[in-house]
Amino acid sequence: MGQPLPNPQDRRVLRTRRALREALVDLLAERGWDGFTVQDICDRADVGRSTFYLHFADKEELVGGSLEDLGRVLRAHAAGTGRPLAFTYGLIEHALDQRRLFLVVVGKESGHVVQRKFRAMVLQLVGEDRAASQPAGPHRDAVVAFLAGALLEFLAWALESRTPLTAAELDAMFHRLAGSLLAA
Amino acid sequence: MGQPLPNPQDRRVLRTRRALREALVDLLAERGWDGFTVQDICDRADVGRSTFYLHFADKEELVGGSLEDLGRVLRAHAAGTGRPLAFTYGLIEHALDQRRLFLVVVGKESGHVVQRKFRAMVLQLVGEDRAASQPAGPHRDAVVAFLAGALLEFLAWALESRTPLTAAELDAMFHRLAGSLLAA
DNA sequence: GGTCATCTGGACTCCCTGTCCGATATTGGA
DNA sequence: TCCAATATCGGACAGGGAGTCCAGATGACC
Repeated sequence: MGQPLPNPQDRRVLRTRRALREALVDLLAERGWDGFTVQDICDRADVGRSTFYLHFADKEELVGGSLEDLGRVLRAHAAGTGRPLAFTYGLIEHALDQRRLFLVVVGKESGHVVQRKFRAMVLQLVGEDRAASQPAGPHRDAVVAFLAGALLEFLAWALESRTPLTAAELDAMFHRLAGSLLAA
Repeated sequence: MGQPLPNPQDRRVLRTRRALREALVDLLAERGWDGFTVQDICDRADVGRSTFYLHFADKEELVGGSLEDLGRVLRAHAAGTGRPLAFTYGLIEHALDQRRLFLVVVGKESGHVVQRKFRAMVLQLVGEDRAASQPAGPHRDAVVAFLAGALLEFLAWALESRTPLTAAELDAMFHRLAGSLLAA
């Protein structure tokens, strides 16, 4: 950890880090975050396990760079279009492209047990509600997902911001935001 | 595992299970899912570790019941109001009540590294977009959370349903759903 | 070609998991 | 009340992954 990090110019270092990154992404897509060990990464990357710890403290630290890259790409691609949420197109395209990988990140199986179960419950509750007001079909499923996700993140915002609003006010606010989707 | 489960009528069994459940919820709120071990649960519950495995296979299996209870409560409370997404009020109220616990489940720190970073990135991107179109303030933050959550779950739906829609069609669909929020 | 940094692989400690056992304590029924 | 059944206890065990360390081989860079 506190040791002098390897020189990021050296070919060996570049080679090692790239191999590890690639192995990580592969294993992530194949087995999910909990499905592999540091040893597995090293085996696939053909890198000694002690070498791994020369560069990264954990599996976690290894993930870092890739997502930041993606963010930059999306921003660049969407720049200057003037369209609201222009980045979504690139994101969706990329996700469809790397389906397995993205399923690990946003899919039903992603996250810890508690999150998974809670999320499933909210999806279920929203689903039951929409089932009463909309005809079945992919469109309804999309709306359910949209609303459930919005609710989960809205909740997270409320808790994290320590908003002084009451439950009733927050609830009204959420319903106002959901607006037109609830009428149909 | 495959052994005959303890009789769920026996006082000792009830006492043990309740103690374990309570300890789990406490530790969850205090330290998050990864912050404690089976041993920690047993210590707090004053239960032998071998006894734990007499009842549950993992930490995971222990979480089960509580969320199902919550779901039932929310459904019952919302029944018959005829209001769309009526359950949200109870949910929000409960979340504000048990803030620490719910932060573990939906908060920024929740989930695995990959989810956390990806989620943060999407929130960031949506935030940058809204910053250009809406005045700062809690309302904008709420809208950002709402849209980011909706996008994440919409993405999950698209990937999991294996929809035949193209990226362009999905993107258009998302923008249509987001509708009025993008105009303001 | 020499020097220096990196990689290697093996060994080691630490901690958590999940299983099993014999001894003890508590239960619910006779 | 007493007994047989059944839970609990706590300690021991094997298995495995994490993270650290070192001495020696290898390869980079000048």
